[in-house]
Formats: sequence, C-alpha cells, structure tokens
Amino acid sequence: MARITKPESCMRCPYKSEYLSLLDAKDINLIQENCIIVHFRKGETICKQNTDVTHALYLAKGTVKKYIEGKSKNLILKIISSGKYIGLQTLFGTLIYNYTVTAIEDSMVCMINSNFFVELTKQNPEFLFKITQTISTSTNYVYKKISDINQKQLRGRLADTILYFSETVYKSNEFEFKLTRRELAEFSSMSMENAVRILTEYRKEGIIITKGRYIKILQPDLLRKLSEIG
Amino acid sequence: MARITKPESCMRCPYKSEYLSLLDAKDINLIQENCIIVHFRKGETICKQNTDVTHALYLAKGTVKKYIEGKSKNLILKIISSGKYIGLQTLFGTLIYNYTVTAIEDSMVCMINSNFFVELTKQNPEFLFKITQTISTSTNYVYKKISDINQKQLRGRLADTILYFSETVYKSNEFEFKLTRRELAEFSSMSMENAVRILTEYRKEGIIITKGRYIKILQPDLLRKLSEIG
DNA sequence: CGCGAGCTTGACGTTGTTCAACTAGAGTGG
DNA sequence: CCACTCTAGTTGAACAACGTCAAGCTCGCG
Repeated sequence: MARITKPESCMRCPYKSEYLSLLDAKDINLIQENCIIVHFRKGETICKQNTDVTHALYLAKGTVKKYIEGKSKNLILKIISSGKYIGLQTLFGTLIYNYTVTAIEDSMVCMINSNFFVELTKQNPEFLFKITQTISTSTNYVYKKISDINQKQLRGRLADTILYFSETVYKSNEFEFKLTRRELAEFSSMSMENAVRILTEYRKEGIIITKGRYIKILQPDLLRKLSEIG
Repeated sequence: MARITKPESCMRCPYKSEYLSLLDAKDINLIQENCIIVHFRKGETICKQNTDVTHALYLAKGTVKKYIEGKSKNLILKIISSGKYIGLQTLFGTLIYNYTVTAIEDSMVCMINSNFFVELTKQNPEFLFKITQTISTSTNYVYKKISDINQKQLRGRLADTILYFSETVYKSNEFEFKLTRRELAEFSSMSMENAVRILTEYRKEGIIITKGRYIKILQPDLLRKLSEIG
C-alpha cells in the first residue's frame, strides 16, 4: 500500500512546483507543515470519483491517468506527468471528485490540506492568479475533448490520441507508451477491439509502425489530416 | 444588427452582477469606463468560436446558448440566463473562444475590455476568488456533460436534457422551452429525428406531455431513473 | 513447459444516423 | 380570404458506425 512520509524541506525540494516561486518562505514553510507525501505504486488509486476532496494534489514524481468512471466503460481524460497539480478545480467547486486518478507508474504525490490551500490562495493573489490560469487551461482542454468525442469518428479520435502522446506527452515521433490497448481505447472513447483494429489499419496504410506498446509515426502530417477530417 | 450603448451607471444598474459587491466604488466606475453595452436580437451571435477574446462578457438580460460548432453538427453545452458571466475561463487561458454564444431571446450583454478585466482581478483577490469558483463550477459541469455523452444512450441523454430544463433552467415541472427540436437534439448530442422519436416514446409511455415546445413532466422520478440507468 | 494477461481478428447484433416522404402551422401576397 | 411557400416537426425504412462475442494468438513469467 501507499507509503506516507512528511516533507523535509519543500523549499529545497527538487520536485517542487514552479508556482512556489510566487510565495514567500513563510508560506512555503506553512505548506510544508500542512503537507504529507504519499508514494503510490503503479496501479494504485490516488483519488476516487464521488469521494470528498480533502487535499490539494501535487504530482511531484511519476505519471498518472485522470479518468471518469462509468458503469460499463471509463473515459481517460488526460495523462499527467510530474510537476503538475491534479484537478485544482475541485478545490474551488463542489469539493467532490468527479474523476478518479490512478498511477500508471510509481508516483510521489504531495497532499496539501485543502482548507489550508484555499486560504493560502486567498492570501496570495499572484499564486491564485496562476492557479486560475491553470484551471482555465485545463477547462479549455476538456472543451476540446468533448468536442472531439462529439464530432469525430473512430479513426479521427485514434489519430488524436496518437498525436496527443506524440506531441504532448512524449514530444517525439516515436515512443513506448505506458498504456494498455484497453486504456488507449478508454482515452479515445471506443471499444478496445476497435482501437486495435484501427491501429492495424494505420499500420497497414503505412502511417505508423507498431510493436507492442512502441509506436513510431511515419507520416505525422497524414495523421494530423486524419485528425482534422474526423 | 446589435445596438451599442455606454452604461450610465453600473453602480445603480438593476442587472448588475452580484460579484460587484466585492469591489469598491472606484473600481466599479472603472468597469463602467471600460464597458460597452450591446443589445442582441434573438438569433444573433455574441461571440464566435476560434476568434480572439477581447472582452469579458456579462449577460445582464436575456438568454443565450453556448455551444461548440462542428463540421456537421453542433453541441450545445448550456443555456445561460441573465446575471451570469459567459465563459470566464477563456480570459485566463488561450484568449481564443473555443465555443460560440448566440442569443436565444433578445439579450443585453456588457462587454468589458479583457485586459482591463484581468488586471482588475489581479487587484481584487476576493473578486478573483469568486471568479475562480465560478470557473471551477463551470468546469465540473463540463465534466458531467462529457461523462453523460460518453456513458449514456439516447434515451438517458434526452432524459438528462428534459431534467436540465426542468431543474436548472425553468425550475418547474412544466415549461415552454425556447429551443427548436434541432437545438434540443444538439443539447443532447443526437440527431434531431431521434430527439423527436424519443420525445414521442416518452409521451406514449405517459412520462411527459408535449404540445409544441410546451413540456409537462408527469413522472419526474421515472425520468430521473431513466437518466440514471442511461 | 504451461499458464494467464494482453492482444488480435472475424462474425454478428445493436445503436444511432441519414434519407425521404409527409404533416402542421405561420407568414405573405394577390 | 385563399392559394402559396417556408420552416419546424414527425415518422418509417435503409444504412452505416460501432460494440459485443467468441476464438485464437503471443509473450513474459513462474
């Protein structure tokens, strides 16, 4: 199970959020006092849909998936890498998680008492402003996601997904991704079988090379075209 | 075309946002100086997807629909009534509208210079905090929407839509709604024909009564059940 | 070497869209 | 006042998209 520690020094932490530069030493020390560090193993759940929000979550190290759970199928919204806060908007809204976050590799999460965190933002306008920007950017991303799901067909959505990993997550035309085919499908809002089928089609069409979870994009422009036409 | 005026007194405006109570007289006067009032007729577009964000939009009077435009079909995200800001998150993000807003009845919109507005939030933490809460709530709504679209089938989604109008927009079990069948379908992410078909089914099943755009819900609990099971 | 999880493929069923024909009502001009 | 037209709404039938089921495969691991 998850291992819990206390931070030794947030100030000198190599994984600390860039946002901390907007706070003075006193407040950073207060964060440290109101924070626990939790180490999650791959597959463990960091926060669970429909439960109360009690902490702000900062992903110091590792990679997680954020997804909406459904009766029959899940929808993976995004893959979050280290150095980012997870789901800030739930701190200022209903205080109930409307998504689940699970580690897809061993991860280290700073959990900061939510009441304290919200108070802190009230005392530090610049910090709050940055957080507002982050929430807004995240909202815009969800708008794009909802639009894609609504407008595009399977091939377009899978093209989106491959491009997302290439451009946003791994920033390379070839990568070994950490998701199973089922997760790839849940990210693209389709059945696992169809995700596999379309990967095969793209391979046969010479757009990508696949080997297990390794993907190399041969024709990125064509893939972008497929994403556009939906 | 839209008629433009200057505000005479934001301070004494009967339509003013409750958020203004968090600002002092000086700042409210500044808002007034940086604001123009635009009157839109039913059907006119207030802001257009993919264009630059130049103003904060406050809906003083009227009703509008906010929707994502697609090649073949649109997705209506929400119906916004008077007294609310429209799409605050675009002010703190990419500054490009990722949705279109259109008046569904004659409306009066206060357009406040966006640079000024963002500066104002920086100077007024309480105001910013309130706005952050609003953005967060709106984000959570979109999460619910994306979840519903992804998980539920047509009948569940139309039940959602009817309940949304009943509970959120008109706050009554019977109402005359302002949308066409096509818009009802665009709100529910389905074809217009299917929206009509399912309305007919629900009528035959004794769940609702419809007459033109008038709807009366006879069995709200059953409708909620249908929404739940999807 | 055998087991199991993840992956792959084909066949089939279901869901939802599209197309087409028709109806009702509201506005328009003679 | 009546024909005309236009738009919104309705319904059925054909079709396409997508999911489900089932069988077989592959590869890492005990």
